[in-house]
Amino acid sequence: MPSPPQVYTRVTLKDVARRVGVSVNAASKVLNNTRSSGQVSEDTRKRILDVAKELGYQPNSAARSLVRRRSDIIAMYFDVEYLDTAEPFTAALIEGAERGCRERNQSLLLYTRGNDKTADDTCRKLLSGTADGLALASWSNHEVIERLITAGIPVIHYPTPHPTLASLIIDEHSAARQAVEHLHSKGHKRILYHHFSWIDNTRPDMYIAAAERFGIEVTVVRALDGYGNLSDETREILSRPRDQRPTAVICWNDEYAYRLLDYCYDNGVSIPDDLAVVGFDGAHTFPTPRQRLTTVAIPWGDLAMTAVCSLVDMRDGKSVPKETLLPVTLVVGDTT
Amino acid sequence: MPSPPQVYTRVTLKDVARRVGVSVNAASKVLNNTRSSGQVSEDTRKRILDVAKELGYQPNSAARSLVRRRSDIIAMYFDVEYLDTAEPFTAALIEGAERGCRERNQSLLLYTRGNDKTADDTCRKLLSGTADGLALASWSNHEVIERLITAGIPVIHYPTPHPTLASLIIDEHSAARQAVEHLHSKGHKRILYHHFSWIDNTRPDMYIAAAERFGIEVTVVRALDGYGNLSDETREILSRPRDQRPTAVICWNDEYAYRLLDYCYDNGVSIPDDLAVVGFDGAHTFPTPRQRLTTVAIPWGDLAMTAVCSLVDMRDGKSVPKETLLPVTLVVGDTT
DNA sequence: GTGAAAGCGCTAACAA
DNA sequence: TTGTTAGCGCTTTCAC
Repeated sequence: MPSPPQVYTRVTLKDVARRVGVSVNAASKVLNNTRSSGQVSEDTRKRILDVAKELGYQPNSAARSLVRRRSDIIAMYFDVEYLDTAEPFTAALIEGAERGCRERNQSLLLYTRGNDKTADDTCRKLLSGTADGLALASWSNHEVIERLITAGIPVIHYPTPHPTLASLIIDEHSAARQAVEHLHSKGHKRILYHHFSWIDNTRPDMYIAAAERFGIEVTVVRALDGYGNLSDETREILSRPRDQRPTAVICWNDEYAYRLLDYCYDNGVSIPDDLAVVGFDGAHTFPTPRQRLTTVAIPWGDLAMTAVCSLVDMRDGKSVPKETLLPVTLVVGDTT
Repeated sequence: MPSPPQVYTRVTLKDVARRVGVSVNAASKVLNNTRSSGQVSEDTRKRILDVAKELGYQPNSAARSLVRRRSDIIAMYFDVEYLDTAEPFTAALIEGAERGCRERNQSLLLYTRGNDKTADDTCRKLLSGTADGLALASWSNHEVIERLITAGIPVIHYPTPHPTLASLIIDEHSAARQAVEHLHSKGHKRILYHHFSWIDNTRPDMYIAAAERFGIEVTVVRALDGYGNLSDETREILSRPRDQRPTAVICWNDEYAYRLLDYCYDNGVSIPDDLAVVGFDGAHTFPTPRQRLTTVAIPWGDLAMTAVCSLVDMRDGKSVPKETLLPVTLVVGDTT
């Protein structure tokens, strides 16, 4: 230990008890409002409460965690090197997790992988019993997860299913259906779906399947990168005569959609007349764009909140569903 | 307690010690790498380490906190009802706090006031010893603060000075100077400063003082609200002939500046030719706007990081400066 | 070099 | 109705 911890005296239960003239556990019972607190006379009960208040007694959380074997802390783990709160996804998760913790009277702890080199390093943080449960965003099947399960720590996994863990899943089929149905209602017959290789490769099929019901034709192109640069193929498709080209584009995320809007603006493509654009995410925007994007809003915040609540339930021995499907909502803006 | 905590066995120090055939504290010494670990023979030392690894031993953080009287947790408190991570200021603070915690090997706890009715409720969360220190965003002089000080908990206050607490302060004078100097270098002679009543009322004077040096005239108008609606007075000022009206506007924050840009766009005011616009904040934007705003970037993230580091130092008995002035940087975009 | 013992502040059996 | 006791898992002092 490099230096001695700062010396400060906090009021302990013993102080309260001594002052009142009762035993420590009488004070404990009263202040915890346990079922056995009825075993204390109304008079001493009141005196204990008064003195505790007067002295500003606050139970020591470490001592309490130690004996109760729970900390009332829920951790949210981000498998990244640093927390990028500018990323709307991340920001929304934090907001929701905090909401859940607040409602369930828990504290929220934030972890990132940081520069841990091994899964071992990561587990170290997570296995110390600091938190009662762990909300874990993951697309891959982490080695870490197995070890946490072994340790019996409640873990919730999202936004994709996990073979054994309780998972929260985005209803992507519904997202596809809603987007396509909306475009159908606007009279579109040909849709271009902009896919991105990082994400779930089953998505294009969802759109194709959803479109089939309406006799809509879906062309799938792949985004070159996450920055909205258009491939030559895409440019060619979009430059075809109107009766041969897709009249609507669905993008794999909002960011890409916004880039596409810029491209269209620069190239004299009028939105939504020449081309309708639909995003995916419902990310918060700043500043407010001139055209509000039509998009499928994913409730990332609610997802995190649900995660926290489920974790608390798991800790408390309640059962939670293996899979929870989170509903998505189409938000109609100015681009369709 | 509504239901018994989930039963799971974690490997304790005792388990390790027994397995190796040494006492608990031999194991403790070795695994903590304390100065007295030299007192353990190299052989047993190695065996302890091996067994600990084999069993997947992780020290129990509650027990450790209890005896070491520190948790290695730093709390960041937001005096709001709920965490609005869509607010760039909030998001940046969280990012920076996480960064600080990661670098100093601490965990980050997030608190909001929530629906606490009294300062008492709030203190309850903060005084339990869960966290070793508290980073506290506050513009007013909280009752809560006094009580935390009394309890000896390290507290850092920002972004305004506090009479007794260590505070982190934004160098607003420098912000004013940089903005004005930049506009001066672009040849502007008359500046309109858009003030907002919620914030520090000394700001207009900073701009006036900064402008004086260059013989620049500053007109101060007040924003009607936080949403960028322009007052009649402002409209009138902006519609004067060019040689009589301000050719540049400095806004009290970025959001307002972006609204102003929209207003100008709608009214055929060309930016930056007809009017130069400067913001204040350097908030992250999504999506990327067509015109990047010239603005004074406030290092909110760094501020939070500094706060965390200072808190750790305070806890460890190191002294920290009473006031730290955080530098700001002018970011030149397309609007000047 | 190693271990025994005390105790951090609290809760929950069990006695009285 | 109240108090006594025994830990929770760990660190640290001190004696061997």
